[in-house]
Amino acid sequence: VAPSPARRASRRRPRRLGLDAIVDVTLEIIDAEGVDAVSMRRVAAEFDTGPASLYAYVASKEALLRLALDRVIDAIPAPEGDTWQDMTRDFVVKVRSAFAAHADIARLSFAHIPTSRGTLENGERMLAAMIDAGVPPQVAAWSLDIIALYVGADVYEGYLLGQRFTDGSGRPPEEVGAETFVADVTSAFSGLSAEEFPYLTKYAPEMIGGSGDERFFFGVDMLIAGFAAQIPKRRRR
Amino acid sequence: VAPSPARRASRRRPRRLGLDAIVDVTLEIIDAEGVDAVSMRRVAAEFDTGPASLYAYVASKEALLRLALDRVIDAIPAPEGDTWQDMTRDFVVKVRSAFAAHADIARLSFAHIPTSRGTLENGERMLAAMIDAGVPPQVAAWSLDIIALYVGADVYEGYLLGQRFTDGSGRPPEEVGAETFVADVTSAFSGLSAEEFPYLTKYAPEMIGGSGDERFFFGVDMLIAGFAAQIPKRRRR
DNA sequence: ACCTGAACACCGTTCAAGT
DNA sequence: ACCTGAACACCGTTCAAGT
Repeated sequence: VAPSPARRASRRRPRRLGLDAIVDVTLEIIDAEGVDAVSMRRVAAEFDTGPASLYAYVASKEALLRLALDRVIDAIPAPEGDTWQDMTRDFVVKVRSAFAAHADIARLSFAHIPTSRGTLENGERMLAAMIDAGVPPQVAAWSLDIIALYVGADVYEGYLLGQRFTDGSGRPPEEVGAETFVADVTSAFSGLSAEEFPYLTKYAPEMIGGSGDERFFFGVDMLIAGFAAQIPKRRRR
Repeated sequence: VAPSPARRASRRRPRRLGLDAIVDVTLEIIDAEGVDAVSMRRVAAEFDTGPASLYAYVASKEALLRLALDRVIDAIPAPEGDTWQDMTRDFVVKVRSAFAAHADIARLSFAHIPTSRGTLENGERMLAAMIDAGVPPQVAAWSLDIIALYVGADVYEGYLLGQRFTDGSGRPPEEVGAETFVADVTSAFSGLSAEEFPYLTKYAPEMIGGSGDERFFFGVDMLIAGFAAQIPKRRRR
């Protein structure tokens, strides 16, 4: 017999309560509908219980979301590359795709100081590569911070742009998004007077152009170039 | 006679409904308690009415928050400076303090494409300065994007760190925050083995050191240096 | 057009009571 | 210790009804 359509919870056979399972469910909801779709009631429903049951495992919703983020961050593989520049680019790609695979989870990454083993190992690796290449320690230390901030902000912004321009037609959001975005900004720019805004009107294609990837890697390269310029001249290679 | 302490609304004499007044109240709540403290009910209460009344003026809570952000952005003064580098630094300071004056409003700045007159004028100015100095148009255009992303992320992160480390003792959050942060991260680092994490342990002071301002301007300078390196050699000055 | 009370379908967290 | 139903004090948005 087909299962009753009246069933509301997404999967029957309720799961067994436990911290790992709670984080699993949280991450599933984030992946499917984003961070704002997570509610204690909805997570609890997957275990056929009420929200109060979760408080034996997590102190608050905020703490639960942080656990979900930690799990994503801990799964980021080690950066690789022959130079610190290549390593930075590789790291940035890995962090970015880890975040991007979980909707807007990057929103939770701000002011988050991860202290798990894997993260510390990745940090150690990056720091070593930069310092060994002659990057001053203070520059190297702050660089890691800034890179993390930049990647988080980029992914979060990318998610929002994708969301904003989804039109419910079922077409892939990137496609719809790109079109709508270009149309919007173009019309904003084309309404400008060329006398008052000579540069914005002349360089409208540059303002609008470029995929999210192109813009992202451009920013990464700008930062890397900035860091590299901090290497004392005679050590530079 | 002293006013009854049972009064709940923050100020008596209810205001007159209207879009500007609604945005005023929204911004007041943000300033006092942050974006999450804004609710349609609470805004409406300031007008002695229910939340439904607001929907004659704004389409949704999201739209209302965006209007509040737009007002803040529109009040940013024009960037000044003799070189595009100085102008960028000046602009960045102005944007940063505008955001920082309104709690976590920077959180709303992601994926926000402002199209108000003032913003366009500032954009035109920045673009002109960079292109006139030989920065390739595509670099100049993307730079504005990246700078905006970076400033927004920095202010939002700064707010969160300030919040996290407020202890309710009434002492200024920056002070408490700095102490708690340094204590937290120091203890995380001092627990590490020097064999396994030679760089992180050795350079712990660098990882921890630096005020929010120092870190922020370091990042700005890295970006500016990166942009500058894109100026073709013979045009560079 | 502007304004509203009431209702709908939700929230996070606490707590007394159970095992 | 883990688990729960019920309650508390909230949400954003809609809608029929008023002016």
